[in-house]
Amino acid sequence: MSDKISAAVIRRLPKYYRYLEELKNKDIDKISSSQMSLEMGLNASQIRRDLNCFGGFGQQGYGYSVEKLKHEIARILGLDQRYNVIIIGAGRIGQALIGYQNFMLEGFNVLDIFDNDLQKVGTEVVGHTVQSVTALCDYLKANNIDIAIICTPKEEAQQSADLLVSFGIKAIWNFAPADVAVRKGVAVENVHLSDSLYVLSYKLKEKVTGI
Amino acid sequence: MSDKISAAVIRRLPKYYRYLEELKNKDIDKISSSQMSLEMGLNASQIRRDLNCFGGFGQQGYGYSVEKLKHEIARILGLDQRYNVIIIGAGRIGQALIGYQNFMLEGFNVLDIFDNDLQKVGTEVVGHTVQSVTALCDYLKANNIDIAIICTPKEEAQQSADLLVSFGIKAIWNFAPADVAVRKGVAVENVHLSDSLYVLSYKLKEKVTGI
DNA sequence: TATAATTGTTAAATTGTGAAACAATTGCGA
DNA sequence: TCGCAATTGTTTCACAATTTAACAATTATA
Repeated sequence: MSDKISAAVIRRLPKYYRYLEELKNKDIDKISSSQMSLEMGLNASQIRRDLNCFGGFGQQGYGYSVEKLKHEIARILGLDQRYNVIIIGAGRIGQALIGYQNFMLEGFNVLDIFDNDLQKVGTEVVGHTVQSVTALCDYLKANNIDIAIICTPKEEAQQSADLLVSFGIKAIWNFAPADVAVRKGVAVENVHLSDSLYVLSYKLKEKVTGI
Repeated sequence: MSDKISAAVIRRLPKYYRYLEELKNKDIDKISSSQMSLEMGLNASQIRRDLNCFGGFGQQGYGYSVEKLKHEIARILGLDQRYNVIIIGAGRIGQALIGYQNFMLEGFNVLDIFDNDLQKVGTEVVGHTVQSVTALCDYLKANNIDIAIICTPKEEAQQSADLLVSFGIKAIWNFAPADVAVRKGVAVENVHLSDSLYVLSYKLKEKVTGI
């Protein structure tokens, strides 16, 4: 069963999860792959195969229990537990993320925010006092942090990542517009907002000039 | 030449662009596909093939001119012009984006921000007065807006998109955690930050439990 | 119990990638 | 100027990954 799961499958799991949450909110408690296919715009076979990578969650002749499937996907994604999170970089993105209540609701506790700009250190941001990155080492020894979010300028992203990894951080969510590389054994997600904007720009041009 | 370019190629263009910008900052003005291959971790053949989708930008026996290639990719992505942008939703994400100077530098002029919460309308956000969405129709008639960024809660995302499209908007950058669907002829990029966070959570679990 | 529905699973088709090869072109040093 | 080395543009092939189709197995339900 546990052959390496492809990245494409993993990337679809959050979509399934979101969709199932919607269904749950609508008090629907049973769903078939063909119905999901219609509403999500994915192929029904693909959905069944994706889900089957992790085990047989459905019931032949019946479909999938919304509640059960949502629960299973949450477990697979690791959303059945809480995470302690810190933010590096108290710029606009960092400030936006520290105040984003949804993460908190979903099990990601954003605890503290750090910056290397002494002008920002000590100031208040959405109820959190900005701390100095020089205090990071001691902080990480004293607190059990699971995830660090990098919101620095791109020039500082890699060195921030190196620092965090050297202090034992195992997961990095990177918002700086530069890929950060880390050793095997550390998880990274590079967000790259500007890449997404560029692709939108391309698509717009494509639409306007006509395919 | 203009066979349909695959999405995989398009998604790599911003990465080439970023890399070329780095080279330019280092005052490097010539680059070969094999060198790019080493530093970007892509196959050299693939790089040459990708670039060749859009025309022959290199010079045999020499390589690619950094300046020229960067310029060409910018043109392909539509970054050789300026765009007028508005933001719908003055929550944390919306506020972060309106103040994000990088976009401005890259040709995306974020002009105004709208919200349907009357408590927010009229308040000041990073030098912009929050306007009411009820004023959107007149605003869009009076101003030539290229791109709208949706930063509303997920429940309002689709109706915001519908409204924008009905007023003639041709490109939507969606930050709400729900896919928005639009008619053919309108470009959409769904960002889905939480999806990315979930994938990070999955990767972390994978690392910790050991693959 | 028969039938319709639906999954789990296998097979086929499609797409994307990696690697090699090579002619064409150019830079550059002798 | 000439010839060699470098490098692209382009093709081909093989292979890996992904998607789609097909269908047997199973279950719900009337």
